[in-house]
Amino acid sequence: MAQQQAQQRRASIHDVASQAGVSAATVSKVLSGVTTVKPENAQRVLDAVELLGYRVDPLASDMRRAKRRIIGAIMPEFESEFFGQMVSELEGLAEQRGYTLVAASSRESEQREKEILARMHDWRVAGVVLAPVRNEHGPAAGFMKANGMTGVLIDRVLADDAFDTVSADSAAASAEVARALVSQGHRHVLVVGLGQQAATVRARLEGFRKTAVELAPDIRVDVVLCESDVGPLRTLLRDYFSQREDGGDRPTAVYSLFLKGTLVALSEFRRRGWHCPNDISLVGFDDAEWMQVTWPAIAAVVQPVREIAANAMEVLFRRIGGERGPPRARLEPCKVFMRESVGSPGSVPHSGGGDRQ
Amino acid sequence: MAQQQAQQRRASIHDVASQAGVSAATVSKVLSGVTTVKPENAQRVLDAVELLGYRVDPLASDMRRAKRRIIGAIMPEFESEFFGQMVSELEGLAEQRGYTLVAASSRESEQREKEILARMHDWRVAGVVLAPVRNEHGPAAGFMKANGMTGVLIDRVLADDAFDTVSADSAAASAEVARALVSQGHRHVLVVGLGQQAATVRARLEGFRKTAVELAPDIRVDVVLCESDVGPLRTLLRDYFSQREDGGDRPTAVYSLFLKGTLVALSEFRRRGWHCPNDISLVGFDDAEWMQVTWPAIAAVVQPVREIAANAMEVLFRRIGGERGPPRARLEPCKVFMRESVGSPGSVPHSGGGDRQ
DNA sequence: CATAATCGATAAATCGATTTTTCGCTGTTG
DNA sequence: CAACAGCGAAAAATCGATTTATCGATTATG
Repeated sequence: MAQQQAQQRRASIHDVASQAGVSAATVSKVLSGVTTVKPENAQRVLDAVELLGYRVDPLASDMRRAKRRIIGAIMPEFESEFFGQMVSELEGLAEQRGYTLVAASSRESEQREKEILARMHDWRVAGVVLAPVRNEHGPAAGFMKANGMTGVLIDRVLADDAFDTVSADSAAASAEVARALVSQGHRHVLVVGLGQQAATVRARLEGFRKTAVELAPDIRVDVVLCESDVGPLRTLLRDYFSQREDGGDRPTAVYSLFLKGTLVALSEFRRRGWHCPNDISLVGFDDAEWMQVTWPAIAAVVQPVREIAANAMEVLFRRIGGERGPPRARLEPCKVFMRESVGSPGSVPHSGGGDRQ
Repeated sequence: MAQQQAQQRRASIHDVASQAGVSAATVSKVLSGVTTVKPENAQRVLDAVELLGYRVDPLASDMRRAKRRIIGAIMPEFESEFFGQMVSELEGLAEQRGYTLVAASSRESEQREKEILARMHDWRVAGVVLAPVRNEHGPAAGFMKANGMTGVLIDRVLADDAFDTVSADSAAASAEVARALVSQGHRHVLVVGLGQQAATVRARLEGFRKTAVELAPDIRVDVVLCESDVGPLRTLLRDYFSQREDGGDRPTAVYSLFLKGTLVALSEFRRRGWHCPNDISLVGFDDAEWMQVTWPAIAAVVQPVREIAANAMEVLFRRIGGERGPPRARLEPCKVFMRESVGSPGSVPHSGGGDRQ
C-alpha cells in the first residue's frame, strides 16, 4: 500500500531513485517503459514507487516540451445546458487522450475572451477550443493566429481561413423548421435573433427564409434583431407586438434563433396572456431539458453537442499532431423536435386575454 | 508594440535578460518589484519585455513553490444552471486573487470524483472546492484529509470535522416552503428526494416536516425517495400516484427537494393531464431561469450561488494562507419564490383528465 | 591608507521531471 | 591479448522561472 505522510512534501522522482538505489534517469525510464533496464532494477523501482506512493508531477513533466498536455476551452458562458454539456464532453475527450481540459468563461465579452486566450498562451497549452462570443472574425481568433496557436472554433462560426471550425448546421435545421411551419399553414412568422453573431444568425435566418419562400411564396417573414445584448430584446418584442395589437396583422408563429430569445418570447406571451399553440406557435433554436415537461412542451432545434465536441477534438488533435492543410469547416446536422408549442394557425381563434389567476 | 514571430518559441526570461544586457535574476527582480535595481537597468528590462512581448510562464514560475497558484473545482455536473453559475463565480473569484481555476465534472460518480482529486493532487493545487456527489463522508473527502490537501466542501454537505463547509440553508428554506403550503391550506404533501445525499435531504425533509407539523398537526407528509439514481424516480412517482388514483387520497401539493425531481414531477403531471395549481401544487428546491416564463411559473427555492461561492473562496484562501482552527460550517440563506404553480387546494376541484391536444 | 560596509548585479542552486551524453563494464573478435 | 562493440546505468543538460549565495566595485570609516 502507498503510505504517505499527510501534509508533507510529496515524493519526487529522486526520492524514488534513492529508495530504489538507482538514478532518477532510471526511474524515468522504467516508468516510461524503456526496455533497456535490468529487470531486477525495474522491479526495485516499481517497489519504491508503490512504497512511496509516487506519482509523476504532470506539470514538471511538461516543462521540457514545447507545449503542455493541456487543452484550453473558452465558452461564452457556463450557465446554459448547451455549453455545460459541451465542457463536459470536451473534458472527457481530452482526458481520453491524456490531456487536461482547462475551461474558462468569457462571459459574453470579447475583451475577456482575448485576455483568457493570452493567459492560456502563457500556459503554453497544446491547443484551444474556442467558442467565440461573436463570430470567427473577432480579436480572439486574430490573437490565436498572430501567435501561431493551435485551435479550433466552434458554435457561433461558419468557416475561417486560419482555423478549423465545427458547428451545428443551423441553415439546414432552420429549413426544416420552415418546412414544418409552412406545412402547418403558417404564412406570417416572426424570427427573433441576436445581431452580434452576424454569420450564424444570417445562416439561420436565410436558411429559414429561403425554404419558407420556396414552399410558400406569399409567406411574410418579420425579423426582430437585438444588436449586442439580450436585455433590449424584451422591449423590442413588446413594441413589435404592440404595433400589431389592433389589426389582426400579427404573426402566427415565432422562431427564435437562440435560447434566451425563446425565454423572452415565452415571457412576452405570458404578459399578453397568449397560450401556445392556440394563440401563437413557438419554435426555438437550442433545446433544453425542461422544454419536454412544460405544458405545452416547447418545440426546439437540438444541437448535436456530442458530435460537435467529438469532431472539434478530433480535428484539434490532428493539428496538434502536426497535420497540415487548409482549414476545414464542418457542419453537424441538428434534430428538430416539433413539440406541442407548434400548431396550425387557423385551428383555434386567437384569444384576447388569458385566464391567468 | 510587442512583435512576436508566430509559431516560434516564446521569449523566455533569459531572452529578455540578454536583450537588456543584464542577468535573468535582474529581470525577475524588476518584474517582481524589487527596488534594489538601478533605474537605468530597470528601464532597459522593461524595454526588452515590451520589445519581445515577454510574459511570465505561470507554470514555470510555480515550480519552486510547494503549491501552485491553481484552485481545483470538482462539481457533480456542468449541465445545470446551478453548477454552471457556481463554476463561473468561482472562476472569477480565483482570478481576482491571481489564481487559475481548473474545473472538472465528477459526473455524479464518487469513483470519478476521487480520481479527479488524485489528479489535482498531482498538479499540486493550492486548494480544492469540492461539491461532493453524495455528502461530506465520501471517499473523496477522505482522500483530501489523508493527503493533507487544503479544501472546502460545498452544496451537498452540512458539516465536517476536517473541512470547512458552505451550503444553502436548506432546512430554513424548507421551513418557509412548509409555512407557505400550510397557509394556503395544504394538509397532504408529497416530498420527493434523492436518498443518496443523506444529510442534506434529511435536513430539507425535516426542516419541512417540523414546521409543517408545528403549524398543522394534522398534516400528512408522504415521502418518495429514490436511492441512487434519478432514473427510477419516474417509475416510483407513477406508482405512487397510481396507488392513490381512485380514492381522493392523493396529496394536494408536491415539494421536490432537487431539480431533476421537479422535472420528473412535472412530467408525471403532464402524463396524467394535471395542471398546476388547479389539480396539484408544486414547489421545487433549486430555481432555473425557465421557471419564470412557463405557464404556470414554477415556485422554487433559489439557492444563493454567489454567496456560497464567495464564502467558499474566502474560507479556502484563509486556509491556504495558513489559518488554523476547527472547521466551520456555514449556511447561506435561500430565497423562496412562491410562483403560480402553488395555489389553494380547495379553490378548484381536481380535474380528472386534461384537455391536451 | 587600509579595512569595512554597502550597493547592485551576477552566478548558482532549486523545483521535478526528461533526454542526451558519458562512462564503466562485459563479452566478442582480430 | 588488445581493441572494439554493446549494454546498462549514471551524470549532466534542459525547460523557465525564483531565490540565495557570491562577487566586484564604490564609498565610508578607523
